[in-house]
Amino acid sequence: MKIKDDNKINDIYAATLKLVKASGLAGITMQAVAKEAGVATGTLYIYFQNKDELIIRLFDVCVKNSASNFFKDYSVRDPFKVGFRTIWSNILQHRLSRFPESIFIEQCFHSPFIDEDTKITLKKMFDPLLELLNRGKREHLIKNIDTFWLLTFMIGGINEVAKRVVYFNKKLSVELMDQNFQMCWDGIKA
Amino acid sequence: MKIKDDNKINDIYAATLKLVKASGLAGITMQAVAKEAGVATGTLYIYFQNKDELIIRLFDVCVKNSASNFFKDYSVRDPFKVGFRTIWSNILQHRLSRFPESIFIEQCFHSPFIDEDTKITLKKMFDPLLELLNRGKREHLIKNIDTFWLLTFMIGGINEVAKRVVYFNKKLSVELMDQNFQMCWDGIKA
DNA sequence: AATATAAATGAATAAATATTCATTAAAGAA
DNA sequence: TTCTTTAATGAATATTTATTCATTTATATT
Repeated sequence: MKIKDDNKINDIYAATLKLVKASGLAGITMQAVAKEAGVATGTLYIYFQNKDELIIRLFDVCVKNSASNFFKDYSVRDPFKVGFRTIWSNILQHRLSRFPESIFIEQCFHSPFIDEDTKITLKKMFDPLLELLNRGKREHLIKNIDTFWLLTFMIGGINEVAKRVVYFNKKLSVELMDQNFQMCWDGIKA
Repeated sequence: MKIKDDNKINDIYAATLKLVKASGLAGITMQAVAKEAGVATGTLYIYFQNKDELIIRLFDVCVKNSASNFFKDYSVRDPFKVGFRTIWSNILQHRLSRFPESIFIEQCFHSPFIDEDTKITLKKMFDPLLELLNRGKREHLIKNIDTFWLLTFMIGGINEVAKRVVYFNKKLSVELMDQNFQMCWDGIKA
């Protein structure tokens, strides 16, 4: 009996991400995905019910992927600034090394594919970071601003750096990482 | 002789932006745009050669629109911080009041519609701000970091605030505006 | 090696979408 | 008012894209 090849699913995901990065969710066709993944179009329908399911399941994979990377090497017992820097670096590294996934998530956000419930799931991903920021406020280390906006400020900077590194082909040296972190830290610190 | 109605073009643009905000560039069809704009599908082809031209010309309108708003009430003779705050506010206000345009520009960036030259044009839009930041460095008011990354930091924060105001239905009070500006300023100041 | 089972194929079909065009409506000129 | 010109219409057509399915291929089991 021939068995489904789990690797094939990854090939399909990779092909989809590559195409979305190149020409957006709007430009994706099942034929193009199949060709890029090196399979027949019919094969896509063995692994996925239809185009929607492909997009939605890939979205799910990308989100779970992010979640597992963001809090790597982070412990709630770290001193505040250490934990904060760890998470800041993790998110930036993740956005850079998996840029197409980030773009895909962003594009899905404004597409007919993702529903409101899924958006809430995405938001929950940042809960441990919100917790850390709350702690930073309790310890009077950072500004007394609604945690939601502290998070917004932090994430905004990171996202834009990642985008511009990729779009404008910039190299991000250790020094530049430090400078960027410094700006973020000076922005939130009390 | 019947004459073309310039207002009709604006109706078509408005319809397109509304649909892109609702379901992304991927979800747009000419029929949907026509219906939303209250015209027949054939009418779209009187004003635009085809779908591509509609998207590209709308993109152009949005970009020009941004450019004219960003530097409103700004003079190079303003003291640095005054000028900086003016532009910061203008960009945020513009992103908020014309959110669909911002989303449209962002989505176009990752689509088959926009070419590299156009992306460069978009980047040029920020030149006066880059100039101002350079001046801030010369006056030792802000950090001595590559101007490109100072700009990135500033824009990232603004964009994320605008997105989250809209996505999560937040109200941005004057106090919150001030707090957000303070974070940005503390981040870049020397 | 023969058989059975499910994956894989890709041309064929269905469905969605872009575009055209014969016709009608409007508005300025004669 | 009539004529002329162009906008506007929307059903018809062309094109693109999603999906199906009869057939082939691969592999585990006997």
